[in-house]
Amino acid sequence: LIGRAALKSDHRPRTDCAQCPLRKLSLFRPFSDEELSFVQRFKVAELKAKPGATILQEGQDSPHLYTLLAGWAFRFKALPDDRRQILDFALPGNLLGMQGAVFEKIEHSVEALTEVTLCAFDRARLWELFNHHPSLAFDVAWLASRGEHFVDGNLLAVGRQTAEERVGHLFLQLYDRLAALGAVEGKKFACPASQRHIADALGLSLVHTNKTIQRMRRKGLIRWSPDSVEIGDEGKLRAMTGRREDDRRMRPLL
Amino acid sequence: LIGRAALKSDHRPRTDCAQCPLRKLSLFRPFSDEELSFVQRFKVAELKAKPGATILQEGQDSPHLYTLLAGWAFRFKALPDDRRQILDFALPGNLLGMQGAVFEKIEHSVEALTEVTLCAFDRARLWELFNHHPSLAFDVAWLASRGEHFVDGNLLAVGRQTAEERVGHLFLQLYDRLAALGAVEGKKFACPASQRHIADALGLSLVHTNKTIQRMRRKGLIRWSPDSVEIGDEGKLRAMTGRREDDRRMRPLL
DNA sequence: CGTTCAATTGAGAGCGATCAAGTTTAGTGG
DNA sequence: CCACTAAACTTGATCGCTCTCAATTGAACG
Repeated sequence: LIGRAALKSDHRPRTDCAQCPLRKLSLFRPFSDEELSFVQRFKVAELKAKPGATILQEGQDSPHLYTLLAGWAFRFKALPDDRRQILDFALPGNLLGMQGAVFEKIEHSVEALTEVTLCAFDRARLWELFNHHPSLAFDVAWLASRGEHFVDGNLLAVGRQTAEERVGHLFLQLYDRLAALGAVEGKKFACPASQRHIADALGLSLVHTNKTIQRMRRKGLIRWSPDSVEIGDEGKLRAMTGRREDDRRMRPLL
Repeated sequence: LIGRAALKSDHRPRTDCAQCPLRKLSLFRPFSDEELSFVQRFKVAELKAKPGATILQEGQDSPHLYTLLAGWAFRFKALPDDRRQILDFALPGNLLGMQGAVFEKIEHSVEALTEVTLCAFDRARLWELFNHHPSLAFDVAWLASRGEHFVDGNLLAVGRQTAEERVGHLFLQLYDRLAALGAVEGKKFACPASQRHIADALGLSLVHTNKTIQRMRRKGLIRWSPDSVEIGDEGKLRAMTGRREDDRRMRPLL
């Protein structure tokens, strides 16, 4: 609820979906005029949230579904004590709150990691989308499946890989996803996640995460600075983690 | 491929969807005649597979999507060495292969844990489903979201809970899911998963899984026999794992 | 300049892994 | 009905990766 207050609705003339800067990337499949016009009407607000703001809260019933337009966020589940597990990071183009739209409650929270821009869609009209826009309905299913795909990979890493492998896996995953968005220069990308976030994503303690990063840095596998990550030896990292490059086929953007 | 060979297509008069014994459970939402007739046409075969058979294989491109009609299966990812992580267990009513239907490759395998009966749907006609049967399209999205929901819970357990908590979480999850299907008597249910499977699902070694189960047995939290599990102290288990009871709302069955 | 938060480093403890035998159970064939 | 076998389950002993505890440093901020 505190977090909710931090969500600011922006009632200035909203970005026209047809002019959406994200949509212009060749990564996203072109939408027909009809699709665009529906998405435009489906969109009820454009929001901004500050780092740390709660976008969706576990156990609550959100009336909205969001597309992350800009910035980073993360999905997580918390335990009664202070343990928490980050389920995955959300980057521009990702859909948030699907579980809430289809069940009535969501069982995870979503928090902004940087300042984020969100497109809010009216959950009540999701039905209309399925009824009259099958291509968009398919896109929703596509995005939901992709979400599961990420969590699958994270579960493998957390359950069966060593600390170094986990760090390598996460950094490669972010590298691949950001590269698709054109947000990598050389092999370097801005990474707003702190070591606490990384630890919570990998199921490691903060201290051990730090020591692991230091060790990998000394080995030349990666370079690290508090606000960016650089892949030092991509081949060795991929071999070590078993992570293949993401495919770069076009994808939908709601 | 070996596993694929073990999939036996059954060309005897197939179960009529309207007569599907699973669908008769009050757990599943009633389908209209029109929905039933489409599902019936969407269904291209009814298969049986023996324990250990590979239903879907990581990296392959399966032409089918399956609903598990009877038996248990599990989704997993394997590493180059012999490590593997079970992502979740599939029980009757679960949809398998959605990721393969929407991308072209699936990034996880699915193996039969018991003898299973599967309804095979033609992936190519998923498009027709989305185009002409919005209510079913919504059901597909519903099932996909529920799949992610399970993996989320498993990731929390594996990443941030102790061995005892993980075992408790898994047994409670199975208990809840099986209870919804009417497959629990008292607090006891048949569990075809071996300790190796449980270990692979929880990210633990086989030895430690065994020792943890023994300890929980001595504490009266659970009872264990090689082919069934009984919840000994549900309250204490739920408190310890933070796992609330599943909701029992009606759900779709494809 | 205190304060605070992220990163870093050292030391020691412990949970869970690995190694190594056993034991029970189920299935098979004599 | 009884060896024989293989798979699953148990249990003990030891190792080590990762955790926790404890400080220190550095950067950002009011």
